[in-house]
Amino acid sequence: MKNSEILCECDITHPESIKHVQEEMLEEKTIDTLASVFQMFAHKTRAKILLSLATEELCVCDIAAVMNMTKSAISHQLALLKKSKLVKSRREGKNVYYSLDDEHVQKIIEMGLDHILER
Amino acid sequence: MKNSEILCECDITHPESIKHVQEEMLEEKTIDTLASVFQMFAHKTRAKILLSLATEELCVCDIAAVMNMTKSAISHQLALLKKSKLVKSRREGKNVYYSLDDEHVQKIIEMGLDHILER
DNA sequence: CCAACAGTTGAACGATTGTTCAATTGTATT
DNA sequence: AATACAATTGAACAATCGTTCAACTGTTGG
Repeated sequence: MKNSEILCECDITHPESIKHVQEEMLEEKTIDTLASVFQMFAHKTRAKILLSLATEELCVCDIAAVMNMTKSAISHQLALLKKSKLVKSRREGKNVYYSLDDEHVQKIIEMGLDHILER
Repeated sequence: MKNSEILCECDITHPESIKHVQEEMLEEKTIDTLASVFQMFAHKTRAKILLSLATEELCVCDIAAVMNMTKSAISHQLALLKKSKLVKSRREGKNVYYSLDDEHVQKIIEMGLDHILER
């Protein structure tokens, strides 16, 4: 590798640590997916949707009312949550009901709460 | 509340559900903090920094080398991670060593991995 | 005291993201 | 068939975010 390609612009101080960490590192693709899952929890609107659905199954209209936002805004976010397999939906007549699709969702939120409340 | 203030623009279909969910809902401020913690895991760069530090304590220079990024970029992200109390630092001579500040970090990452790997 | 290097910081730029708006789909009711 | 309402979708705009760049602080060694 040419020196010009190295961006860290520093004398490598602990080559053995760098090697060790790189060996343990997950694949780039896995890290991307991991980050995109956490991104679902990383915005006020989506976090509140997930918290709402942790209480009970709700239709889009109900979620919009709970949050006092437009159905459109909620629907866009639900589509992202569904893409990440965090929520699932079922249609019943004119309504589409959403619920959590994974027991991990609750646990991830609990871990997050533990972190912020524990000090 | 005036009708013009209601953004959801729909006939409320399940008033009892809405009430129930609103009663169970966390405070706005708590949700903001929760979202900001998850935001730390929600970007490739920061996720990779956290994964690196899960292996061992590292100085800024080492992290920059592992990720092939500038020290400046890494330092900015480390400042955010520190603000969220996910990492801590200690100076030793010219180097500043960073490590995870919380056993929750590992568990949160594990939960995220469980979610993406389990299907 | 000065040079060298590790790390930090603020401003700026480009990229990404969230909401709005308007149009559209799907379902039930008359 | 026509109307009404729930929900979805795409485009566009504003806001947020991540990296770069340049200047700076802190520490060590000559």
